[in-house]
Amino acid sequence: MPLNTDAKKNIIKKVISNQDYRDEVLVIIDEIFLDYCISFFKQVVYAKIDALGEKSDWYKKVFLNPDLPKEQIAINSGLNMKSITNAFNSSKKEVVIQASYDNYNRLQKTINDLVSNGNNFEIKLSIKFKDVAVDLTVAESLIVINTIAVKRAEIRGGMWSAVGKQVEKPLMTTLCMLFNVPFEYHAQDGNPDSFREVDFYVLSKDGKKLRTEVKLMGKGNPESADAIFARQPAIFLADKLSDKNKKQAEMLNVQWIELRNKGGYKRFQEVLNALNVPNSDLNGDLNTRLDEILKEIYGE
DNA sequence: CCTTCATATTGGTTGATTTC
DNA sequence: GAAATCAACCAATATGAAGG
Repeated sequence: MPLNTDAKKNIIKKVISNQDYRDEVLVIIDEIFLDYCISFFKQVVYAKIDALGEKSDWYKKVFLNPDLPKEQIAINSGLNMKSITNAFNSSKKEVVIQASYDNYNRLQKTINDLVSNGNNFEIKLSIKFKDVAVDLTVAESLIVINTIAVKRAEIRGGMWSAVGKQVEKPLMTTLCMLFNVPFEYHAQDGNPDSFREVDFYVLSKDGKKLRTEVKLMGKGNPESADAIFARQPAIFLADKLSDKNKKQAEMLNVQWIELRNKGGYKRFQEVLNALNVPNSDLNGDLNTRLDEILKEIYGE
């Protein structure tokens, strides 16, 4: 969830300079996921060792332990929180625990059916950590594999969400500074509450507040674009836009900017001129200026 | 007929606020 | 505080139209 400043800097730089920013995010997702895998498997080793000789289901006992945070219980059972809240209209811990237990039992049954079907299939994880090692049964292996798959979905969804939220405003600020829009014309403080849902706004010389919406989305996601147009922004800036998006924008008299495209960031200046926002040409080399501006925004 | 491309749908979050 | 709500952030997958 917290994105470090280096990542934010790199992402903004890439988005503006017509490079794809997604690799920056994928690296982070991979790191988090692999770290998680290691610590999870470590716990699996000890959980199974501790339960040696016991008849009980060690996975259930340890990983669906009601004392764990509800988010972890859900994941360990193979469920994401959103599915639970959508299904039960609640995210109360007791609800989550119930849903998780049900799901775990269902999953276990599915796996047992699969395994006992005798389809000449076997997969067994063998985990070693320091001086201890355990072998998982086929069913245990599949449970564990399912869990990390569900966990990865959580990490992925969370990371993309965090990136979008944390980058949109500094991205616009950077763009404004690039074309020397005076600070008073793009300061974001003092927004009335009714502007809260707007990503950003710039001021025109005649005092108009120009609503600006930012999206790093890829193509598709029409509902996302619809939500934008419903708010009637003056400017719609995105990483990638479909033809339909552009046509719709033109029809509604919304200035669009597609950064991941020829023209790219330069179109922002044309839009500023068209909307009567004070600005001047970018001074010097783009990459150099980006570094300077980002340092100004984020510090070293 | 089969692939390719664009759009539609679904499902994973965050983060600010409010409610209990 | 924990839980709920709601708008917002995205990717991944399904679907259907267009092209060869």
